[in-house]
Amino acid sequence: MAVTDEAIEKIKGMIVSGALRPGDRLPKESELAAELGLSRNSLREAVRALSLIRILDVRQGDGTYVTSLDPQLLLEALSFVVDFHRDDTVLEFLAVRRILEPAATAAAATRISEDQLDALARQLDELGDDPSVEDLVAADLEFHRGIVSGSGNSVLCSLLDGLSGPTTRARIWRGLTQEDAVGRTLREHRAILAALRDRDAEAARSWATVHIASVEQWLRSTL
Amino acid sequence: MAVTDEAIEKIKGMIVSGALRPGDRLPKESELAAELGLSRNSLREAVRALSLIRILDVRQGDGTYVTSLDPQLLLEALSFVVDFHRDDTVLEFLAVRRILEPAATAAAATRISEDQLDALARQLDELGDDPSVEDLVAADLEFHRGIVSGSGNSVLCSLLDGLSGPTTRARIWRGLTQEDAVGRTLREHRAILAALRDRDAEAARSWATVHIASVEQWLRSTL
DNA sequence: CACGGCTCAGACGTCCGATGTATCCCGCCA
DNA sequence: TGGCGGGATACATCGGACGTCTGAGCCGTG
Repeated sequence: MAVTDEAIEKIKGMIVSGALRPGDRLPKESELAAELGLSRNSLREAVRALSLIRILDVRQGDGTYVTSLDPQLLLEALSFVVDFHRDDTVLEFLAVRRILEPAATAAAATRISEDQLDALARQLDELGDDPSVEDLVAADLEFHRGIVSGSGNSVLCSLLDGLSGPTTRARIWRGLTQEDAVGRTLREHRAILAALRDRDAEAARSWATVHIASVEQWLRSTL
Repeated sequence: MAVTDEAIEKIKGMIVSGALRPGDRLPKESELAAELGLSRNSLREAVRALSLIRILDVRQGDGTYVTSLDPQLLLEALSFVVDFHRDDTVLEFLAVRRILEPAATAAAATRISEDQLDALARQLDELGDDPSVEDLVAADLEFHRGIVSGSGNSVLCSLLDGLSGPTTRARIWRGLTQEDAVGRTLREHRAILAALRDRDAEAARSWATVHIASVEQWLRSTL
């Protein structure tokens, strides 16, 4: 195994074992390199790789730190990976989302707070009845993010966030300027919100399913 | 933005735009470095980072290639990330698995082939009635992997594979400490298999839920 | 002609040392 | 007391040199 890969494993080991805790500062590059028995250049490759997936946070002029390791942070890397997938696998990603999102919405029905519901309602009102496609897409992302965060599961939240990534969503919506897609989306959002207000998990789940299925159906007919 | 990060973005761009296709070979490091306007050292950091998440495949003495970009391959990086999470988030991962696995099992009920079912049955038979805990856990992973792959969704399959990692340790503890966990697991596996044979999606879904919920319940009472 | 070992050019792996640049922190001065 | 330099520190980047591995073609042998 290459020394760089060894270094990656060793740093990972230090974190997993607890020798390095979230927020901790690593020894400076030259020291750590000596400690792990490799050159600074090779060590930097290891650090750079770990920083791409948000394990480490390097700050020029300051030092290198272990990130918070929050699920949210770490799963951000997922969206980077998702970006590489072409249209032929978008349907599979959407299928996964179709499983997760209704479940998350149902969970939110019993756990989301009134404040969060108010915030969602306010957001929908501010959007108006005839928003631009760009605004709608942004609002759509925000709306679902808000609901899923109400499920209280940060892993689920980050996962869905990654799956619904900007690329996928943008690509889908770009062509979806079709007939009444905007109005339909808005109505479905309001229906989901109403179900959450009623604390009706099954209704919320169903509306979420309908919401995603309509996108899926459209996408399937288009590809 | 640092030159290395620029390089990462540029390489990513070349792949996403289709200028580089899966399996393609990149220009040699010195050439690519010159092309992107940075030093070979810095370029190597970018390449190393992309290779950690399985976007690129570097072969010493040969060259650097774009991987197949299969969802399975790319989501392998997920398990690397998941490894960093401590026990306090295991429950959240398990909750996500509890959503996905029953859905995947239900989907498999209608799509899995007879050959795949035979393979699963054979695997269960080979395990015997009183396996070691390690064997059981390995077989458990394999069993679920086999079923999920029967769902026909490779993204779902890889995702569950990644998520199952952290709960593996939990399963080992359980097997070691809980009375009859081995027998119970075996019985549940056979029940799931029977439901799949019957092409009974709802029964399969329910058994999968029961199967995971029992682990979750035990884990919750222990932590 | 087919096969296998050998040689060699090419490409990645690793290291060194030097210089640039951003941050932090402390002491100086008003 | 508070704002302002100016090191000291640590990461950023570079260029070059040398080691190591791989793939492919050459060449002798059966």
